[in-house]
Amino acid sequence: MIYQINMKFKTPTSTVLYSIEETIKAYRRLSQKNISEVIPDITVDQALILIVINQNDKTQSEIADLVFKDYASMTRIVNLMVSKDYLDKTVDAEDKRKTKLTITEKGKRVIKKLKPMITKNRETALAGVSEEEMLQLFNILQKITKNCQSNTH
Amino acid sequence: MIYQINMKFKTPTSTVLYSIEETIKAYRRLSQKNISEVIPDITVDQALILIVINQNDKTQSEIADLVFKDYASMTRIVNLMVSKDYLDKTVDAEDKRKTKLTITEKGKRVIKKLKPMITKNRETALAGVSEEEMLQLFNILQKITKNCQSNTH
DNA sequence: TATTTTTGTTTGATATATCAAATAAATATG
DNA sequence: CATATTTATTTGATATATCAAACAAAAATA
Repeated sequence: MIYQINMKFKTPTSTVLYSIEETIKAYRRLSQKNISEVIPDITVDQALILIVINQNDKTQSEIADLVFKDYASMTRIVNLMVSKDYLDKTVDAEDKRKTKLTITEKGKRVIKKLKPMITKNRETALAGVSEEEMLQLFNILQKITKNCQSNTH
Repeated sequence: MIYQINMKFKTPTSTVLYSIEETIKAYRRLSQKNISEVIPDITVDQALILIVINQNDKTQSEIADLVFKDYASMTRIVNLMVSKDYLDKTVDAEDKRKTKLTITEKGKRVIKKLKPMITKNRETALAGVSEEEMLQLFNILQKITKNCQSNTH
């Protein structure tokens, strides 16, 4: 497909935003396939959340913000991960509204297995993309994100 | 957030792929909000599919490929759109396996109302992004997409 | 202190994503 | 021609997305 610059009416499928969707779906498909080879019963989202919790001592909603999850989604994903014995969920003693999330022993073993695969997925996806290109990509994406956010409310 | 180049272990949240997720979610949120103002009972995906069907005389799966939808998802989305009287669904006379999708009169009126809003959403999202940047973005994204696809196969 | 507001999380309802399995029609093959 | 294979779509099961409403605990206010 060719990116069209000079069109009076840009069709949905000729827009960069369409390309962004395409890319993220391709990447998620690759990730899920490779993650399933290592740990069959975990999803891409669960894997990401597991690693982010491991690196950040934060409440459930703070983790949700980090991984761009809705709080309702987060509740459900966390409950699934608790039932699979990847996470422990307890109420915060200081503030009983808050939820403490900790990684179980099983969760820690899973993280060890996952990390190399996640690194590999990134390397696969970004093969041949220079540091300069990544920086360009990052900056343009941030610009678009800010445009959207400042107009969403 | 700052994009980190020189880290031995890149955390999930410091990767461009994370930025891509962030951007697409912000854009979808903006789109849904503005589309709902014009047509309250339509989703971003349904709006996209309506317009793509309008511009392409193709079967259900071909449309699904165009909008990156799984065939199973497509079946369900189309059924919802039929029940809302946006689409008519009939079996192809030549090949009874295939599905013909046509826009209803209501669907056509909805498209007319949607188009300006969709154009506006794109303009909002891409404000201040030069043609050169869009081309860069497009090319980098295509590279990543191909990397992922050739490894998912 | 009693009441109101805010904060963190959950639940319900509906839409979409994904994989596997099922179906029916069309095509290929022996 | 009968059977096997392929193609287009559907269905089932489970995960996630999103909005609105509910809830309980904490904080602010009268």
